[in-house]
Amino acid sequence: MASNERKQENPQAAAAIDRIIHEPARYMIMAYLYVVESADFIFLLNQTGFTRGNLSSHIARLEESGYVEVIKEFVAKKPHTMLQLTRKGREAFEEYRKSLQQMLDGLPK
Amino acid sequence: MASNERKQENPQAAAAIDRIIHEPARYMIMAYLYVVESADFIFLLNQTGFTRGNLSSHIARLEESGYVEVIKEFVAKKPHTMLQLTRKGREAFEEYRKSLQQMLDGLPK
DNA sequence: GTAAACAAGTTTGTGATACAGACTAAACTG
DNA sequence: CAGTTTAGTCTGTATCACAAACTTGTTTAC
Repeated sequence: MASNERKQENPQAAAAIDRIIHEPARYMIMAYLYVVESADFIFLLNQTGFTRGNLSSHIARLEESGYVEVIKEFVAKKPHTMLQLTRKGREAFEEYRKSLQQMLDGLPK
Repeated sequence: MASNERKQENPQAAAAIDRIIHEPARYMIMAYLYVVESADFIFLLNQTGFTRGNLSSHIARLEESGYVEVIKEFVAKKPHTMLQLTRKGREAFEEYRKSLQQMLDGLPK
């Protein structure tokens, strides 16, 4: 254990966190998609209580990150947006939860 | 359980989170203070690897929130800043950890 | 058939925030 | 006393979360 092995103590776990998922709004979205497997814009809107604009931009961010796939189609002549986690998104979500758990386990009591 | 008890499902746990502590940098600071009981600026600087400016502003935020007490004194003629969690800060930290744990427990598997 | 109302999102504007780099003030060094 | 070090603070900037305004198309009212 060389002397330059400094600062690898516990609270450091917090530094390794996926900031995309760390935002509670996005965590909520991903958590729904994680269990539901696929959901539409309106469903998420109702469940989360976000404004449309806010929801829209979080979805855009998740899409850019490659965490969700956005499928747009027309249903009964209206636009309809379906969301689902990508494989990458699912893995990132699991990884994030693992990190958090480690962070929590890091402290005694 | 009235029918208007809607949307109290699990991912909602993410909405109730203390944003002050949710920032990983501040979580790290509070985690150190939680175990160490009291630490100085330089110690935190070394442990966290933050820049002075960044550390300074997070400390300011924690102080405003009433989560840490900042004690400035002169040691060997040099300014010396000691930090310690307030009771409120300690409770908020425990509360935050509890919320996170609930959030994690919220999902199956 | 045109106008008002509605539906489903997207774009834009704003205020807050995280971070780093420049700055400051005091003390020590040669 | 000029320069350097120490210990922080202040300032500038890029990013972000959020809401309000806007867009595109459909349905309803007259």
